[in-house]
Amino acid sequence: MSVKQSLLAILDQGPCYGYQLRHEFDRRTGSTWPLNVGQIYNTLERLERDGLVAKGETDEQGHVFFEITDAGRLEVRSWLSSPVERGQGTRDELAIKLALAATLPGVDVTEVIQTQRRASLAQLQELNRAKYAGSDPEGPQELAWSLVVDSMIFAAEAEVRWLDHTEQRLALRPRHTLALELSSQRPKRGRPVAADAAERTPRIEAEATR
Amino acid sequence: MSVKQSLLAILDQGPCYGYQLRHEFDRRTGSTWPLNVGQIYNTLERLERDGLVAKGETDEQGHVFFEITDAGRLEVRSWLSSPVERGQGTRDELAIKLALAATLPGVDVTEVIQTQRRASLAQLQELNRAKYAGSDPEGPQELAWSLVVDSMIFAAEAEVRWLDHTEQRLALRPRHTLALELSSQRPKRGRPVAADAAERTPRIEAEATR
DNA sequence: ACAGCCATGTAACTTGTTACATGATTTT
DNA sequence: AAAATCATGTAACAAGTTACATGGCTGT
Repeated sequence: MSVKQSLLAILDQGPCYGYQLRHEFDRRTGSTWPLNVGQIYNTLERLERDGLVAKGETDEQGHVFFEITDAGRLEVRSWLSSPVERGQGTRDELAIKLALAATLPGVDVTEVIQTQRRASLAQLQELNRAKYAGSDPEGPQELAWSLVVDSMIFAAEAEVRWLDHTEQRLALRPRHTLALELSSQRPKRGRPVAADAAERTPRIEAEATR
Repeated sequence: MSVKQSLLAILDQGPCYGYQLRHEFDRRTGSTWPLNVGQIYNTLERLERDGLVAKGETDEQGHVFFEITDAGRLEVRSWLSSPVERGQGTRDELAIKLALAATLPGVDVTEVIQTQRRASLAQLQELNRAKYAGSDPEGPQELAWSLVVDSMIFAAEAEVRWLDHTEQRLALRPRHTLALELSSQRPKRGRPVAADAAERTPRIEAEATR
């Protein structure tokens, strides 16, 4: 949801050809997210289809330049002047996973939490190491890179805090107040659902990955 | 990246039919992420294609039951016992946006940051309101719901902190150390790139959405 | 000459997501 | 009888991502 806009924003600075766009994106994001070249051309194709860019002149060397259209400029403006929406439908994989795992009769949620916690802490360490490994951020590239690293650090810290908070909340209540059998309240129409399925199903104790 | 696994995990509790899966997912995630029914059937189709579930018997009432396969059970085990990976290639839309916006000559980054900050704070308020609006979380449904809300709160708080942190860092350095013209270092092959494009391009001052 | 990068493209695939068609059953 | 809900499915699209084919140019 942001490669399109990013390329568009770069094209707003002036016409570019494919490979150049890759280079620009790399520079400006501190080479944090390697962008497959093929994706550039795909995205350009789709942007052209949507009338946001237009295929311009071709170089003597054969470079195919794309330039932004008025509609494209509007899109960039709108992107930059509106916030990134996070809420309502925004799915967080970890939150889904934990909420769901907490209701599965055969699963030890605290194990899941601990596994995640270890991974997040490890990543946090790696991020901090990477942060101070790079020399002082003089150039814009280094700055962009360190901005991104910071954002990941802040997110990882919040994740750990949430995990701890969640573990405590879950610890307060006995297992049976969480576990949900397959819908005991059978649907209006249809046979009674196999409620004993949980009995047949082998209990999964999420393995500690130590 | 998690609807598949979620459905699979539910099916690990026993055979289900489509509509039932929707209901189960809703219950267990506190109805936080409304899941289009059509998506269930799509996902089931794809799971069957991958050999993780199999179409089972059909009801007297016509309910088409799906059951998990051995491969599916393995997948669930592996999902629950391995952490959600966040790093390397994980793209954060906001981080990309800010890193990129910081390098665009015509854009006022602090405006972008402030716009985002306002939105994030507003969402935070809404989340806190929602958190205490719901009655005490007795049932598992309410608990799941509040877990999810908490995760969003923690994430939003981290986001605001990161925004403030970033704004301060950016304020320290003069504009020209950030702004990047279109690659001054022209590519090996090809004509000199329009470096004056930034001059032609109308300056975009990201509009404050007040 | 040969390896390797520059450069453009194409094809395919994954996950998520929505809109729509079609019945059956239940509720009002 | 009409409206709502249950239930299954199909078709299509969006966005991301990878793998591969094809040349030209460059450095050793």
